[in-house]
Amino acid sequence: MNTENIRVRFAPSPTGYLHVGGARTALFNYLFAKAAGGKFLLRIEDTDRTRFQEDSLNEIFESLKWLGLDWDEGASVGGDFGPYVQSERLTLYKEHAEKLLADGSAYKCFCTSERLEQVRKEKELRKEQHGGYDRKCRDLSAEEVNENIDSGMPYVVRLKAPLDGSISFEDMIRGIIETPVNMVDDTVLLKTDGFPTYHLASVVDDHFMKISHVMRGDEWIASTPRHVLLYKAFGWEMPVFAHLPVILSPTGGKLSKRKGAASVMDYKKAGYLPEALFNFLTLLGWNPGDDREIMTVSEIIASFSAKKISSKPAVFDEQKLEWMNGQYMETYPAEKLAEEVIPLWRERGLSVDDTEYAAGVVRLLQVRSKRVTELAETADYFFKDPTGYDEKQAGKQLKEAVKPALDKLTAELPAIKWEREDIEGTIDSVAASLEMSAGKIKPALRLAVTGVGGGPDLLDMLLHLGKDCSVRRIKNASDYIG
RNA sequence: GUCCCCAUCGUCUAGCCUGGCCUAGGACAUCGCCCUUUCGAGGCGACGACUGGGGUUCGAAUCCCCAUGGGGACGCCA
Repeated sequence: MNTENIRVRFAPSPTGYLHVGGARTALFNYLFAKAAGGKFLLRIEDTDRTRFQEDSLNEIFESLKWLGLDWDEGASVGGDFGPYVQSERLTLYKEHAEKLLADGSAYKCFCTSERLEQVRKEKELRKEQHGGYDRKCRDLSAEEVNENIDSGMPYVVRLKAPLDGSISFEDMIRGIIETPVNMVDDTVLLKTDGFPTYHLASVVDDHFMKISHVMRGDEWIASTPRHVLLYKAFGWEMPVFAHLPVILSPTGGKLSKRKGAASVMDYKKAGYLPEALFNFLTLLGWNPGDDREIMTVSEIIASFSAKKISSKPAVFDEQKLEWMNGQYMETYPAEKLAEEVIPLWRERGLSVDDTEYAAGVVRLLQVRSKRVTELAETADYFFKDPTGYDEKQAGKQLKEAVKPALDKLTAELPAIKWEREDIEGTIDSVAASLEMSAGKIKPALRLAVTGVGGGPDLLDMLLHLGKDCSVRRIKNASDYIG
């Protein structure tokens, strides 16, 4: 296969948000295209008017872009094979349904939804819930068909599936999959409202958009025989199919909204970095063939191979995502992180007006923060004096014994140069003069300055907070003791 | 119910195609120790898996069959 002609697509339907399972499918398509020097397209499958949601499209675009999955061709960016929105291609589907009708590969069916429902119920009662439609209209005579049409009966177009034998296709990651034909019913191709079903629309579009590889979720495996039938009926060359394993929730079953944050944007809101989610999702069902885990996009692309895609479903382990995000937090450019955090700080009511100071805060906290939101929530003391002290820590550290030290520091610190060595030297000399160890004073200083027990290096904090602020807080702590 | 897919530590996985190098490797989580003025940070270490049963073979995590378990499909949804 000429790699120039590798073309893959992600084809979501605008029925809601983009969840991580869908994002992973998009991601693998993206990686496959980039690794092969091919094209990644985005097609919108909006053929179900009842489930359409207006703002869904924006959410999907936004999610993909946030993750860095930019498409070369498709909805909102255009290309030579558009339109890329199925509701704008209705006549094409209709023409092709007509074609199948004309050569006997499909037929018109006048059964009502009510009758279909009835048939399903009866089958269920008899415990033979398979095979689908009972093919009542399959052998209607031309007269009957005309009569029905003349009397204005609505109809659907159904595929005339073979009655015996089996259908097989080769899946890129699973090998040959063979399905007995009795599992393939006479699927609806064109609905009464003139819209195509997924089966017709995706086959027609994949053909005309010159899609070389169809990579999609493995819930489509069972439908693929129908698609094979359609390709044969049209006389078209089939794309290569690759069915990706689903992502499971830690509690078992498909990952869903109900089982925790499942949409891409939810993860953004929870404070995850796009690079980390990207990296994490990549490793859900794929590996580079060695022990690398933290990898840049270009490293991933360089070592991406569809052969390494696993065929078994993976559980979405949020703890590992969090760890990975922490790895990205550590090395993320502070200025860039600050852009994310400053709005969150402001939301908490902190006044942040010096972006350079803010970036400095980020530098001090990013190493020990796993999520952007965590960083946002643990930085209050950099912007306002502590309003209280952690009770447990205060009981231990802010005792009578350290008060003299705090007082002495309050007195001596204002006179020194606010540099690391000078501060540390002052602390040491104060400690020595009181016959205490510096190790006794430092935890108290930390508490005085931040109000809490943990955090960045004490000296780093004092330096960043500045002299006036530090001294003021130390005095406050001394007053607190009594 | 019928059909399809899948099966290595709790989780993500390497190894499986091309049997021996596997007393099964890495990562997350957990636990312990160390470092540190503190810490959800860092360092070191421990715990921990080939679903079961048959076969093939000198030899099976690796190949075959069955069972079991999990997932999916069975819509005028995608």
